[in-house]
Amino acid sequence: MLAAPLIRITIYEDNALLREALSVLVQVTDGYELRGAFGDCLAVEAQTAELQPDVVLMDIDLPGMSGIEATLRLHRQFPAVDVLILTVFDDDGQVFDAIRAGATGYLLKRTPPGRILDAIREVYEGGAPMSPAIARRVMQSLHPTSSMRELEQLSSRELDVLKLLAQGRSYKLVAAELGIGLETVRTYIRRIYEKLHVHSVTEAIARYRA
Amino acid sequence: MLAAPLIRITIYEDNALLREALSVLVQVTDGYELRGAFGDCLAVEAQTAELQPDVVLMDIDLPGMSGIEATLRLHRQFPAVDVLILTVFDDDGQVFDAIRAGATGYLLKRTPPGRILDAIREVYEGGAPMSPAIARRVMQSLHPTSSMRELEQLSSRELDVLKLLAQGRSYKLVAAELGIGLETVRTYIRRIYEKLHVHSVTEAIARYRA
DNA sequence: GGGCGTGTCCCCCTTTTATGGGATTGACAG
DNA sequence: CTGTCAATCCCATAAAAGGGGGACACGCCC
Repeated sequence: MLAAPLIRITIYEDNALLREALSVLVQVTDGYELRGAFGDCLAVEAQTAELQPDVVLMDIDLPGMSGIEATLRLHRQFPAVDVLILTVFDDDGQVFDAIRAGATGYLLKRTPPGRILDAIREVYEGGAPMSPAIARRVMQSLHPTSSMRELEQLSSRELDVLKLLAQGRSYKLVAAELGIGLETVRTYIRRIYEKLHVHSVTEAIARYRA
Repeated sequence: MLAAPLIRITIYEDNALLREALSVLVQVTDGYELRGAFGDCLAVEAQTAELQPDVVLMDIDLPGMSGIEATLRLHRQFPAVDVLILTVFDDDGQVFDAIRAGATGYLLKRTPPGRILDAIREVYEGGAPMSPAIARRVMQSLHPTSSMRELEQLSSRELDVLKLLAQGRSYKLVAAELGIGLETVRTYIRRIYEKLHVHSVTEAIARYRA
């Protein structure tokens, strides 16, 4: 940390006051360099190409183009640039949309300034800082849900079948791949439906991948 | 943070020196209470029932039963108890197995003592602390793969349909939920199949959730 | 203004699934 | 040794999904 490299930053935040506050924060702190701060992300690609930031601080609710859309474009065109979302939204939809769009970190706006600076450095150094509540959601999204427990009732052969179905195979293909008859596959599927209380392949798969 | 409640902790760590160090750390710090520290997790369920910890600090490589297995049991039987993994392993297998087993946080052993205490409190307060490298992996595991790119050819309405199908809905239900006719749903589905080069709902879903 | 994509709807026919009813074998538990 | 369960196969019928063909209106782009 002694010879911490300079981290180049751009900011996208439509609230002028907050944008100014963030800009000043970054400007007055050693180890950080503000390359630009904007009220919308309509020209995010050109600006990124020109300003060459290491880390982009991105709000979500921006006029014209959402920060999520901007993140998606950025992540496509400049995979080496890390996007750190800074927003008031903490609902699952926004959070996971942003992550899927390629965000590297996700902070809520109530994050104290010092923590924001830490997070920028953490992103730069290969981390993925998240506000605690966000981290918990992300973690939970990887936990198998209680409905997964029902899967434990399935026999190993039934699981084989379900697994292949979940990969998009038809009954015929499942039968071929497992080396059993089509009727046998049907039988397993009926038992799977009974055990999982569903009535179609798609429902069963939805349970399987819940 | 002024009137921070006491957090009750149990520790599972086979290295006696480290176990002692962690025990002392927790014991001498205000706001934390050590309820027990053990070299294996064979009796984790009984110990948890008796000692009533809020947070369990769990190593992975333990004699007799792995910390991941213990986490699984703990998470099943005491869903209110949070497990914080503290280990040297940072390979994907261990990390995701632990998370799927129900771990709430995942720290690498090189984490400084102060950060460990912070992490325990963060877990207790609803967060999910992870070492930066772990957070990045978790984040990346949620990023869509390149095969997802085909999905961008779909119109928004087509995506609506696919999304509902992926949740296990039948054509009828999709039509009902979107307030459109069954025939319209069929048309969308045919177009989806063309664009994704598939021939069944299950295949389309497999692509969708690749 | 003519194409192209999208959103909406319709008909007909074939294939696949869903659901009901069976059957046999072998393993394992009580 | 009797019951249960997993694993395998079979038949029949009804419902759903797949695949082909259209149709029409709207908006956008060149």
